[in-house]
Amino acid sequence: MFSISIRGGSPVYEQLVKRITELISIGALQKDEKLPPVREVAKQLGVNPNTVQKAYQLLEHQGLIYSVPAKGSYVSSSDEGLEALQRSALISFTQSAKNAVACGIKKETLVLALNSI
Amino acid sequence: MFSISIRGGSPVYEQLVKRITELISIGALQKDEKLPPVREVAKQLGVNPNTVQKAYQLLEHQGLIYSVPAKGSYVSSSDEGLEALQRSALISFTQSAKNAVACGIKKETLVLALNSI
Amino acid sequence: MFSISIRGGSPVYEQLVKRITELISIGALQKDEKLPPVREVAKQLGVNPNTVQKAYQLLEHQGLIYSVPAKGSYVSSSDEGLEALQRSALISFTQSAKNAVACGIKKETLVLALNSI
Amino acid sequence: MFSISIRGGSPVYEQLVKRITELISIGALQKDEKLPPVREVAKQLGVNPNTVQKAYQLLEHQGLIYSVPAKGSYVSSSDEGLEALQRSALISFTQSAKNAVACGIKKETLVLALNSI
DNA sequence: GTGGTCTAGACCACG
DNA sequence: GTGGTCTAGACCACT
Repeated sequence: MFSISIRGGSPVYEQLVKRITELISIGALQKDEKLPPVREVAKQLGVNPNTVQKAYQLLEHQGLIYSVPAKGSYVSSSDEGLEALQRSALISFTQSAKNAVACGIKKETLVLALNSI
Repeated sequence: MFSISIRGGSPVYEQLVKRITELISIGALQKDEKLPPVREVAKQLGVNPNTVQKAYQLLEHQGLIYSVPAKGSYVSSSDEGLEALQRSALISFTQSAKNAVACGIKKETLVLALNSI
Repeated sequence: MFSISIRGGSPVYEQLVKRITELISIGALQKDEKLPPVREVAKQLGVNPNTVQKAYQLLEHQGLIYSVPAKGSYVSSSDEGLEALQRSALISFTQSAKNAVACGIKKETLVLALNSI
Repeated sequence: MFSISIRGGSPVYEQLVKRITELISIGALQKDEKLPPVREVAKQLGVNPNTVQKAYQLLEHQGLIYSVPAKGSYVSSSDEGLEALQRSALISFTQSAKNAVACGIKKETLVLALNSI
């Protein structure tokens, strides 16, 4: 389902948020598609339900998904949330790019690094 | 002096390292220039001297500064430092680039943003 | 028919009650007008008939509508309903007013907002 | 400290958020003033630390307070968060006021209700 | 000692 | 069965 690495430095819930964000942004999870239940994800990942719940609630807060109590969680049909996320991601990207240039790294090097992701 | 945000999520010593690194990279701190004493920085920031000390040690370990016992710390004049500088800048650049891609931003868009800096 | 948002945090039956109450209060549903059958509303909203039934029962209990077994539900022609209507509207008004005050908005500001409706 | 009612219908963490919001908005909690530690509040209220933590994190997310790991939580020095809260509170107030008027309640009655809060 | 994360459960309202 | 809330604890990094 949502593969994560339990010992990955960053908190599990954060990895989940990132992974699901990714799946939504590339269209692997369609609008209004139902997400697997909290408990199921928890069981499959060998993680506590609370941890998954936290991830889902964060995603809902960002507007990427919406939860209907006693029904399930679904991918949000509006693009607002995703666009807001992309805006802030682009800003932080630009800032770190500026910093790299300020350190004397050539833009060409950055483009190369970009392509090798 | 070194303005940092106490409420920055990331540890203070890390912010200090990043900030001083930045100042050196843009030339605000010249080669062989003396850095302010640990205690003074600590007092001005309202932070434990140990925290500042930790930052200075990390910077020395990276070759960005060097310490003369009983005299103070100075910006390194060799080029060792610069490499460490660029390495960390490149890492943070790559990370934010990965994040942007995970949010569904196309690499082409990032290249465009890169060229318009 | 009765447009509601499935993803609205509050229970579906509650939204239904609120919406129908609103329609009656503004005269969109006339006195003694027949309400659509439970099953039909349920089908159109993609909701369980029990949920709609619950809403209708609550409305009947408030005196806003009355049910004729084997015939259907109708908007109440007496004035009992209106009072219930106004009561609930006043309650929700008071609650949001309290909340606004709790957020530090002065009562004078609220009165001003009230007059400019 | 922060008096709440454990059996108050609304979740404990929500009551806490509301109460602290109130204290900040009326100036009972000054800018940059330190909030009592999560564990302490939990002990005094006879509530689990997680519950208090949830409230603090929500407040931080709203920009009303900021948390420094291993140091404590403090009232935010900027007014951004509070202003955003007040904006949305005012909007929901206006909406329910409109609804009440649509139900046939006179504005004078609403003003009276407002003054008796 | 502090905030942040997490586990292993539990109960509730709702559909 | 579902999401939402909560308890009673635990470990970690950091100050």
